[in-house]
Amino acid sequence: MPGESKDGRHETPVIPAEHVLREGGGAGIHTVSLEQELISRGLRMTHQRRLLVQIIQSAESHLDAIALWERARGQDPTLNKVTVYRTLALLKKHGLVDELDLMHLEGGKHYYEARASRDHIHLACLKCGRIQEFESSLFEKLKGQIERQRRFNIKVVRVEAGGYCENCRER
Amino acid sequence: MPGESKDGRHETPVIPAEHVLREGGGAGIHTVSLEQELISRGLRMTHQRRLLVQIIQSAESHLDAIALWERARGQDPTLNKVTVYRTLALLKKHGLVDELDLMHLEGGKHYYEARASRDHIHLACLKCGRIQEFESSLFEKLKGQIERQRRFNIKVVRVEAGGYCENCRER
DNA sequence: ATATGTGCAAATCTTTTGCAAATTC
DNA sequence: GAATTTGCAAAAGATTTGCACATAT
Repeated sequence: MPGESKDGRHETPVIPAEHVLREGGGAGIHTVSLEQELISRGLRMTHQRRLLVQIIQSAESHLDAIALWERARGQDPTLNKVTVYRTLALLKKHGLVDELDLMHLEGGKHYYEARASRDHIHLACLKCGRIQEFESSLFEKLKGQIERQRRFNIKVVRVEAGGYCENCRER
Repeated sequence: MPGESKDGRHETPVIPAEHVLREGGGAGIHTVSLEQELISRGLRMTHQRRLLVQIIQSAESHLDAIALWERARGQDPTLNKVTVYRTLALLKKHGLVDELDLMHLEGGKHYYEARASRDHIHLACLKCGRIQEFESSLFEKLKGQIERQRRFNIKVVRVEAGGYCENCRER
């Protein structure tokens, strides 16, 4: 089977996560800034929060807590890892970021992205690690169907598909 | 906001995971047994593997590694936790189980279920912890759309929605 | 002034690994 | 008998917590 090693795990993707572009989605699709969203919710705005939300919002790839911390430390070396986790928890609680697994391509960590105006699906290539984003009106219809048929009030949805991308699939 | 506490996390669901039924899906929808699937793939069938896959397949709720271990120990007290993780990795590698987060209702662990004949969506209530399963032809269409439009060969899909179920939503 | 945010160190929780002994084909 | 699986102990990785101090409104 392509893209898998014999130890029971998927092959480590050759593209480091730092370089996985948010193709088909990504930065710049937000109407309001996370900073404004936080303030409008009556939450305190600190130097460090401002820094963190700006990094999340402008990131061209999906960052995990540690990657976010490393970037933030570049600007403010006193910023502690714990503050990153606490800020992410706050943003998650207020629905301002979405938490992703990206098929756990490299361990059990989570990735974060600013919530976009429209939900989208993440496609993770099990071979090269490339992450694509995909929007679809079918997806919107599906959510509507769930809300109606189950009378379920959806607050957050996560769709992730693992497989082989255009370049990595067998010909 | 309902179902949330002030510390930035969702309220701990009142229904323990052990009792979250796999409504709308669950045991008994598999044509072949995991055991047969393993054998037909030329993999060794041991006492402990047989025990573990039988528990997974007949579970009426979504089990995490430790919950699975606890059940298995009831039958074979020598079975080690590590064996559970190794067996789950094997089953995952062969696409025989799906790994779920269930919106991390209670921590960062993963839940497992035998792969069903048809993909389904998991709905996790952020208030009471109830997990529902949902099948839809729209979902099948959506997968088809992804495969065609992106030329992406889907191996595994995970759809999870967090929100408020029929009983917990505001009236 | 008071509630809230932060750093530090340590704890916790989940999962993985190395290696020798046991088991399966 | 050779290859694979398992137990045990330990490590590793990710995230959370307690508490004293600092900061924002």
